[in-house]
Amino acid sequence: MNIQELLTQKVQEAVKVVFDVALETVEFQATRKEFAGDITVVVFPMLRFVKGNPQVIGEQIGTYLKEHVTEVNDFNVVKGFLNLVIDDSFYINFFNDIKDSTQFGLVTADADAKAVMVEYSSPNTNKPLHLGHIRNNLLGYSVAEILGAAGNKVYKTQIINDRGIHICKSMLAWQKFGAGETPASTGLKGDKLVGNYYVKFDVEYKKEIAALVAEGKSKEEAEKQAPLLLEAQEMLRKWEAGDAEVVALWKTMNEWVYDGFAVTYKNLGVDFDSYYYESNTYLLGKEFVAEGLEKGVFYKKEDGSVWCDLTDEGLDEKIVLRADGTAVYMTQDIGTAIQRVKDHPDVGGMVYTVGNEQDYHFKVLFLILKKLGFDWAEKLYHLSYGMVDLPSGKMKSREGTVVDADDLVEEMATTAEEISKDLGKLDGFSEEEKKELYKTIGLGALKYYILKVDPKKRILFDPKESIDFQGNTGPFIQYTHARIQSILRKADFNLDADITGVALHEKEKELLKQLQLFPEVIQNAADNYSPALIANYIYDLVKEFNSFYQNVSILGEEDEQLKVFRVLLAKLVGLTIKNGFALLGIQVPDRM
RNA sequence: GGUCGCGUAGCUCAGCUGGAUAGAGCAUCUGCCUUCUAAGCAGACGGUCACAGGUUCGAAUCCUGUCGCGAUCACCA
Repeated sequence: MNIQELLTQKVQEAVKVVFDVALETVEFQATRKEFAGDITVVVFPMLRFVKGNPQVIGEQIGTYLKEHVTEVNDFNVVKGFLNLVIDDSFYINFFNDIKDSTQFGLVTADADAKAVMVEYSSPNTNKPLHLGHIRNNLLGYSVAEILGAAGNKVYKTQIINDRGIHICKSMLAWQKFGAGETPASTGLKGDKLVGNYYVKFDVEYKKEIAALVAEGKSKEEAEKQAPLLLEAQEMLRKWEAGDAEVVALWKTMNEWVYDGFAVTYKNLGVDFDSYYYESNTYLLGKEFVAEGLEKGVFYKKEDGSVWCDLTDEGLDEKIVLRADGTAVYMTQDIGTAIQRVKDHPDVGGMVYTVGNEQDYHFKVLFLILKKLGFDWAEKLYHLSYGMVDLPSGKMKSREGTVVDADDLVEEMATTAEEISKDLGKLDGFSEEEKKELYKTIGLGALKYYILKVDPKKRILFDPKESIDFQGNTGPFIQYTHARIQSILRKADFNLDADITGVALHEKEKELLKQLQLFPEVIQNAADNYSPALIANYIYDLVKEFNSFYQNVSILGEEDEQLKVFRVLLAKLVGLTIKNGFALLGIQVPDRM
């Protein structure tokens, strides 16, 4: 039981005994540094039930607690704030309880628990992943890990947008201008190669438009009549008709892209339990549109298109099937969701990691799925996040103004290498190990930089101003972990001792208080789908530890029991850093 | 125009389920490596929490309005 749970009961008891009033809740906060005490009971909310002066009420409750609760050593009241001094033994008991655990704060899922499916990444197969995808991947992966640590069964998945006119554009450009190039023949990653042809298409297309405009056509006419576009549209028709040649090319080029993506995912350290392809799920969506039509959830307009009326919910009407019977975006997403639950019947909810420009789409999708009567539709969440903008504005693949994911990861590792070399602490590392370490640090910096920010907020990323490695950063936290491991390597004495009568140093007490929050922080992060909460917590813990480290000697302590206690405390902090960072998908090195 | 989100120190961000004098990092300036890794620690400087009302014992936090930025309102995905 943590201190707050314990004190809630005791304060309720005190109020019952002293004032004969049953309190439902008790409000706590950490005691401010300038006052004596560890935890503070806020008296003001009680005034509704207990009449009187908050100062006096605080004194009375404090007196009762001091007399009847062994954990409460002393108290003082400032205005309506009852500051309680908690006995060291409480924190030492807590410490003894968790000192041998490697899973402190993490909850394992019950065997019969409902699963949550977390979708993220969800790329188009016509261009490489960029910085925006990095934010998406890191968020999705991290939220999946956090949900898992909070006791949920989790499936990680993605939806691959592998059909449509945009795919045909890169296929067509490759066919016309590619001269048989392959990833093998060029040495390029498959996604990069295909992405180049997507850009090539746009370049050539614009030339054609310019030529047509020069012939006197209007811009709109030219855009619609350019031969390349007509060819791409023809290609799409062939693909939908199952034309053998087009389908074969589609498969080949998609494989190139998937191979390229696999490398990027590996570099980023994210993974998936399953993959869904729009080309596979849009048909199921159409089936359910038909079913919804029968049930009266949807209705058909004169031209044959099918709609869902959401005006009662304050939204508009939404099309779910075109007049020509073909699927729209919404149709696919309906199909995909249903397919997922068919494949994994234990799924009780889903999280969609998709940018905030699609807030409306998901609002509508969730409503439609509810109307179709799926019980899991109640537990859908759109993990919406802000765009990553460059100083020059939005990233645009077609115009080449993107920060490529692979390049960025590599740059970060290079920066880590430069800094490491300047510091020169890596004697005894093999080249292989050094390379691995630079990557860990570079990725740590990048991931922390992105995840510590509230997902809802836009991120302005200036490639010229490199991501920091000092202060509130990933490497700062990794460094603290490395320092702790260094101490543990040197602590070659027996660490089994049970800690009993040590008098806690202020810094030690602060650390234990901070550690005690970890389980609660994980639950909170899971409830709010927010990796930023984990990042901020670990940062606070690390700040606290560094202060302890600088102020208190660990291995130099003469009292044997105290020395063992401090080593074990450091170990526990190291473990929490490691487990917490794992929830962000960030690794921690033992040396750096 | 309707809807949604955001606006906190020069910069990047915490704090937002209402609580004490609004916190960090970067940048600038001071100190601290003959003791466990200085990617660190200790400190200084820096704020009309966009603005105006309201609710409350108490508002950065909740409500209303205004302004600014962004997104969205396609038989595109």
